[in-house]
Amino acid sequence: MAKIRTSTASAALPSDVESEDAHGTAPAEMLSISQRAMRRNAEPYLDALNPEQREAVETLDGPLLVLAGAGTGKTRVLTTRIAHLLRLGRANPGQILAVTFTNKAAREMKQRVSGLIGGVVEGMPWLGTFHAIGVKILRRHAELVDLKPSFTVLDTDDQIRLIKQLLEAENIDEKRWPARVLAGMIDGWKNRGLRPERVPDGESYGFANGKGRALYSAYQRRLKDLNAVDFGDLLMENLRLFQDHPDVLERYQQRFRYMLVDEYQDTNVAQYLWLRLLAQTNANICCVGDDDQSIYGWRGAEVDNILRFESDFPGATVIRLERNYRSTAHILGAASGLIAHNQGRLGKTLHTDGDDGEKVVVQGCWDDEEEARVIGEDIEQLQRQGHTLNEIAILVRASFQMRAFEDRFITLGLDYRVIGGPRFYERQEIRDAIAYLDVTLNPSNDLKFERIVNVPRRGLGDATLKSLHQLARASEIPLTQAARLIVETEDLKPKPRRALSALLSSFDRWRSLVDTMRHTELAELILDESGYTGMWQADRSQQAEGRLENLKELIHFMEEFDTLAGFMEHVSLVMDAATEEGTDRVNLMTLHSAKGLEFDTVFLPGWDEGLLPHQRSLDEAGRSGLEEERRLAHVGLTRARKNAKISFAQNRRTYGMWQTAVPSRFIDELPHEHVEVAEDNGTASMRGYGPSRFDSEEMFATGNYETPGWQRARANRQRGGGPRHEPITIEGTLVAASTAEGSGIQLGQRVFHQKFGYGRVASIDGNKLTVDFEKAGRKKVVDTFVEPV
DNA sequence: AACTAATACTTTTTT
DNA sequence: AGTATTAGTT
Repeated sequence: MAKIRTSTASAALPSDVESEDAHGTAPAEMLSISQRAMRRNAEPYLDALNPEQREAVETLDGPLLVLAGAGTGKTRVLTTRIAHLLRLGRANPGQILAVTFTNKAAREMKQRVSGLIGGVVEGMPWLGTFHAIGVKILRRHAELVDLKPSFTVLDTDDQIRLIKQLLEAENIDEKRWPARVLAGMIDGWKNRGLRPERVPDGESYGFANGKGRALYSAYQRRLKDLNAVDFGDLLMENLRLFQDHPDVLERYQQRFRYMLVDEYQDTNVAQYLWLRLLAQTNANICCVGDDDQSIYGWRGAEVDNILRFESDFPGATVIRLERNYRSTAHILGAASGLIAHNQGRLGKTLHTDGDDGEKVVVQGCWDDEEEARVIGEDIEQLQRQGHTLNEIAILVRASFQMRAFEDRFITLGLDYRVIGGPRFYERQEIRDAIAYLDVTLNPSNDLKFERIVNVPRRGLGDATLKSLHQLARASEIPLTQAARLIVETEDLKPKPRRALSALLSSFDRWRSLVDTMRHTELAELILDESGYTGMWQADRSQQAEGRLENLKELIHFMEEFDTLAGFMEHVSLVMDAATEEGTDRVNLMTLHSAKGLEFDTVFLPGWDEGLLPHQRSLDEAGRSGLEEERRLAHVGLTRARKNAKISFAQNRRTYGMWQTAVPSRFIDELPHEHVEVAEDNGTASMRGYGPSRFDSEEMFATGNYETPGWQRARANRQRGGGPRHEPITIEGTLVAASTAEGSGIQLGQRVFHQKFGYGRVASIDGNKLTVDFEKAGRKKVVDTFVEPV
């Protein structure tokens, strides 16, 4: 994310997320002055492009595949192409279909297009994610696929709950055949565009001895009963709509005169079929992607889609963008040399006019803790040299690797942020809140109702729910309706009967307010009156506060919408946690979530055999798995602008057992001329002795009180620890020698600890204290490691 | 319904 | 190893 750049050449353009501003050849200089002047008036945005990019923008008719390597300006091409289409009057905004995979990408594209065309054109109704556009089309023609236009979109939780019920009804042992496994299989089938009847026998046998297909059909029937779709259906039902109703398809074919697809290498079969149907007649489809960055094969993405493009779309033009504006020649050389080991690529050679820069550094470490320590030192070094933490990233293969870094950074007092991780929308409290809102609007949403009937506890336990289910199933009515009937009978004991009745009238009351009350106020009211907020307020655990914060943020987020219904429409599809910017922090994330980002310095730890080519990838997908892992490594390297450092650990704990690790084969695949092996000359005394547990002592031992970490620790102490954010998990067992006498610390004393921050002493056992830390929770520590405040 | 004990999990995750 | 869920008990 380029933030600090004063670009003169592209001053008229909005700032790029991928750095694409330094262009070698300006095509404009080859023209006469008058030509240039004329063109400048007509299409000023074209001047910012290199010849290949420009060709990709100006090739408007027929199928076009733009193979855009990392850092070659693909987003710029896409957005400029849209601007160009509009500028030339080839299409109006409503006639352009532009699909992305993420909301972030869609947002960014919208912004950049409106920047290019001066914000004159109001919106692009068909610019969005596959799923968002899928819903939009489906709502308009819901009846044609046996849905009501008000259908709801299930999230994964609902999906699992529904499948659990099905398994129960079929008397299938959920232990042997877990619901999430079936959910995964159904998802996989939908990714491939397979309806139940088309599921291959072999795969159907993969679940509950051949019940796979039948369960899939049953699941689909239940969805229809509930007037609901899952994520996969958004595409599947679109396909059904188009296939069964050619007239509808034709209307969309005519409407979408130009189609653009971002990240084409990530499309799955269903998405491909959808695109192909829409592109059948006019075929002005432009797909942008990079086969070398396909890293979602395990989620159903088909690299084949991009490899087959030319045969799928006869007469296609293919343009390669190989001029990289991001990385130094050494980084590019290393990345290219590595990816060259993959077979079955379309083949691109990235090059740059820029400097050679520094070689890629490779360093071996004793174990993962040393790895974290070394990288921590490197970062402090960079910081001393005036580098910004925001421009430093650590990219790991698997999230468990993050822990060592978090521990180390907390010790050093180094600010960091975790990118990715559990999404806002996936948090329990958010889903609960949404369930309340959803049931208010849509009483027949059984899954959501079930989720919150007894949250907070109202004495409506399993027994009550069971009778409700029985009645609902017998009379084929929604649970809320069954509830209405049952409270009129003597079937329930008085207590649950009253509780249920109260809940129903609450929902009725809230529903009556939907049209009159402001939706944000109503939401607050609902969460309040239902006792939901109160539940968390009464909760004394450390997370409760964060949950309340999240609920506030949810309400805040709602303000962007005009109505509750409008909010609900978007909530399941477009809600991601805001990445807090502004503060200077090291970025920590998985390689997967790093795609599309870039940083000056990138650390790539954990290049161990079995971790970077991940064992499971190898086991499950053989050579293609290996190649995907190699692409992952390639994505990692190409995130770096100036510096990349690869490291591996010789010892790593897997599931609690120490294991010797072997350096990744990818390390030896890097071309020698671009690599430098790190000298083993770190902080002298500590090298080679394995992990040190005594970080504070280590600082004394090295005699260096002036490291940035030490200074920060001091500063932190003064301003009270500094704010910490949610995803940090602080873990650690301090193994310390016992000292004889106590240090005058008393029960309830407020104390400060280097690693855990502030807390209050809960119990004392000799020199061992149990402390309830404000951020880190309850820990056992030795008294010499804390000081009274 | 709330506690403890046992047991099962542990790759990546755009919507 | 460590956590997170679940089963079994009070």
